Amino acid sequence: MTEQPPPDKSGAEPGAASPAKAAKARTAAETRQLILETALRLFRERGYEGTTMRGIAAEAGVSLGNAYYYFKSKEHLIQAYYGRSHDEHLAACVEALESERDLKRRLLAVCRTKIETARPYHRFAGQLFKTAADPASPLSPFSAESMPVRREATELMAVVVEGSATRVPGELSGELPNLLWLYLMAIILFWIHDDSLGCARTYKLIDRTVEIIVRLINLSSLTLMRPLVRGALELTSELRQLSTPEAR
Amino acid sequence: MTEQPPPDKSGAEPGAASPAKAAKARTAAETRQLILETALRLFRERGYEGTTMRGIAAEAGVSLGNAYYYFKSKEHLIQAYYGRSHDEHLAACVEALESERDLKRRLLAVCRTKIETARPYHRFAGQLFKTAADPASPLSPFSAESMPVRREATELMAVVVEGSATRVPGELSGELPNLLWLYLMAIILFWIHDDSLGCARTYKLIDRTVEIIVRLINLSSLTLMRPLVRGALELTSELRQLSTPEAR
DNA sequence: GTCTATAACCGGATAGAC
DNA sequence: GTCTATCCGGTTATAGAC
Repeated sequence: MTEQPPPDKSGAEPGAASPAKAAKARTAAETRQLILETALRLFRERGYEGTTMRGIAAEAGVSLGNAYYYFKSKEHLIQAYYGRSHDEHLAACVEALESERDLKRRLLAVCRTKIETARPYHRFAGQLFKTAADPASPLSPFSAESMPVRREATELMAVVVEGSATRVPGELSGELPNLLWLYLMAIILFWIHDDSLGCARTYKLIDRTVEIIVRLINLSSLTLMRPLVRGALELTSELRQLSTPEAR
Repeated sequence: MTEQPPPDKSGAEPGAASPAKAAKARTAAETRQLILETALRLFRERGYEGTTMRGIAAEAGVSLGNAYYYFKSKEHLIQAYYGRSHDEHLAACVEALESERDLKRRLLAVCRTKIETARPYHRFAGQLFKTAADPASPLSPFSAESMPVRREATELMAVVVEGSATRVPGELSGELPNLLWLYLMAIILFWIHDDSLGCARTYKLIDRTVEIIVRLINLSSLTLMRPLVRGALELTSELRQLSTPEAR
């Protein structure tokens, strides 16, 4: 969700208790915020690799060590980006979801707004993906640390389906949001590699695949498709059961 | 970390039984090979990040500078891994492809052997993927530099299909190898994240999805499925046309 | 053309003083 | 909470030996 500054020990809400504060003083939350904003700006301007921790610190007017005091590593700055990106996405597609009942158009709106809101970070996202792709990294969308954002995003897909006029067969409806989230991840993966003008290819891909997905959902209640759907659903449940040998 | 004792300068190759060869002599190719083998071994033993260029040089008994003389960067060592990995895969599945006509079993064999041959490098592959995921990286499977390996792998999928007893509808047959290559990439992506015992989940995923894919191929000639297949194929061709604004 | 040795640069990360 | 000093490893540069 929105960036919550974790360590607030002073207990003083901004502007609440102390008007007597010296002009130059900064609360911890403010410093943290300052560093984060600076980092995100530099990421946009220079890309992920082009931005150094030293650069962030210098630009924000704090020391290198101080930056590391608030963010354990360069990667941890990215978690903040995740949260913000999701918030922006949510804000951008909530209107469409309130006014639209057609499943295809709902799904289209959600996918398109995701790409639109992420656009300023296109280059950054490419390099970012580099570290996010490492399964061991807490930044992996599949990691335990990413669970909160992931749950929210999946929940959004549930809203897309449930708020639509389409009736989804019972056996499929439980799994569908997860599958749609996975689909959106795939779209993002494509987008990251998309250097076409205005990301035209990604939009084309979205238009076409949403079409196909909705058609498949409609076909899924057909007897002919039963074994196929059944097989796919069994797979997802089996994969969940074959879970990791030792708990992390 | 323990300090590595300085490289042995005595000149005696350990266990060098070669009669004529001057003890210290080594051809350029041999040195290159030595460095590469050492690197791949250390990658296996310590992972990608856990292996330092200094460590490779020390273990191979050459200087750091020499290692950089043969491999422009740490990443360039990876290209060598790609090539070798594909060769091993080819060798491992050629037998099955010669003796088996059933499409499902052919595809199964190819996917399974891919995972099996890559297994010693599981951890390495995860970290490796980190740099390969960057679209700008020459190591990306979609990059121009990776084209040769990619073409070979796609060609392998063409063999899988063409050597099978299954008749694929003409409009689909041209695109199918590309789609199957993409499918294998997805499997690998899953495998990288798979920490289940013996990668059981990956094998389960392969079994199930190959089943589904083959069933879809068989269904694809049905009139009912026509618009769906047609739509998907139009998409791939459109994506190719909307190519990059400037040639690389 | 092959190779060694060494010093240096750069940037992520940490330690410990204030 | 904030700083300075330092470590560590990828990478580059250089100078010279065979």
